[in-house]
Amino acid sequence: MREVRIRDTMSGDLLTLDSEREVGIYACGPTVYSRIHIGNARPFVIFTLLARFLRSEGYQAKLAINVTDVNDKIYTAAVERGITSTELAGEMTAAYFEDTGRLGLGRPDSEPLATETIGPIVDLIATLVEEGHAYESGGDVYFSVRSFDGYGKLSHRPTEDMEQGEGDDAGSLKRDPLDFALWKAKKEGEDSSWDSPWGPGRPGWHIECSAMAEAELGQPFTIHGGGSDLVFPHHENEIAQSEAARGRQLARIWMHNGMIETGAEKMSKSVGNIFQLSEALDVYGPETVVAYLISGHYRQPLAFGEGPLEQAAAGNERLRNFLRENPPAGGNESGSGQEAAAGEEVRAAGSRFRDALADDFNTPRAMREAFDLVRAVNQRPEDPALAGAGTELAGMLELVGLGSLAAGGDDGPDAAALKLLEARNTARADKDWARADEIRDQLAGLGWEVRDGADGARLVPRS
RNA sequence: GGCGCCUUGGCGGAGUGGCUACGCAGCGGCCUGCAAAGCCGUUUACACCGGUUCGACUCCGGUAGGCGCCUCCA
Repeated sequence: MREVRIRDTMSGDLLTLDSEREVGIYACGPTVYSRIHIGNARPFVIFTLLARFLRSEGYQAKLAINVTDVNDKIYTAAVERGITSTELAGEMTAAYFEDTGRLGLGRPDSEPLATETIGPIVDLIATLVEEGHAYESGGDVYFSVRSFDGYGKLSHRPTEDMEQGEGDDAGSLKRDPLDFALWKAKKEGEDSSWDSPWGPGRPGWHIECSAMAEAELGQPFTIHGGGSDLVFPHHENEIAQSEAARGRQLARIWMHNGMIETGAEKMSKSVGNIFQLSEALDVYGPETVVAYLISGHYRQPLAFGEGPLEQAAAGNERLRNFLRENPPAGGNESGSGQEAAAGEEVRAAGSRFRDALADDFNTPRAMREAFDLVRAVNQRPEDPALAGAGTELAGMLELVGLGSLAAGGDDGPDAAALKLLEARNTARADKDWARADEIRDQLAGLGWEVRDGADGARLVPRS
């Protein structure tokens, strides 16, 4: 078990995970008012893979990624669509599951919905009211920011500087412009609501995550994550609510991923530069999308565009080519058993790969090890120190969600293709190059690329 | 204005006080009937100006440019 360290947003330090206990990870998922874009996919991929890596190291990881399915934006979007907010949220939640499912990374351990956590939400708000951290006003309930000393400790903002923020309509119901809503009374035109001690209404934006995180992972838990755009106010408010209510820490480590940018701008609906995850998957496929998302360190911004995606695809192709020539031993059949023991260089590469992930989940540095191993084996295929590279590489890639690159081509060549290949071999033996090239073109038309090697020609699916 | 952060070669993107990141693309070569795959080589990389240091892309200060957030109902 490696010592795993994660950069904590609050302290700025690298903090070490406690190997003695369950590592609870809560990542803020999407608000389902539209299909998610590629930027929304980043935290899903990062936290899913982090949990996977931790398990492989022997940690007891539990990952929860919520769905916020009640929110102002959902009401607005539903009206535009002419359907109920419940219908819209249901539809978009299903789309979210489908889109992220296509990434091929499995599901988080739990994926709570806000609308299914109303009980705990109401209880949490009630506790805050009882403790004097919140107050009812005209059917709304607000959190009293000044009642919580630690406010601002995550985003490092002094509360004095926030007082400017007035000018919102609900301000009249607040005692202090800094306060934020925990519960909102049902308004005209809203088509869903829940009963509460303060009358019918719905949760505010931040409280649902406090309630769901506690319900799923207890409090405190280890890692709370999400996009860096959630640091303030969302996560700051979560801390205020949860810690004021329970009198103990919400999460030990705050882990935030950087934004995906197009032309140096954050991808967001208001800017009109969104690229939906489903579109990216349609065009490039899951392996390319995953490879792209891990191509930069999770905390840094990541440039989006055709170039980066195509580069990710090309890199994958190099790995796939290697794995075709050096198939992993594992599996069942054939197995050729020649890869029993991994050579020392191979083991070292695998170790460095995992070290990189353990060091603040540095996926690009990890991939360097994968590519270095590939080159070394291509240089010195017979070196015993490099034995078992295919198996080791497949294991590495599995950790970062690219295990499918090792899956041998779906189906082998069919009879027709094999017959053509044979014909080409004959033509080549006769040095009838024109005929051989003609057949090669025919094979290309069938989706096969011919690669002549020392041990004969081979067919590889065209990419 | 406030808080946080960024600026690396054609592109993406790591990293370190002195040693090739890596990937993609380009160019040259090897291999090959040709091609593909692969291998080798290659194009003055670290925004700018000072400072610290034997030595800075890496530390400190400043300048320029850029990004995120600044309380939901943009």
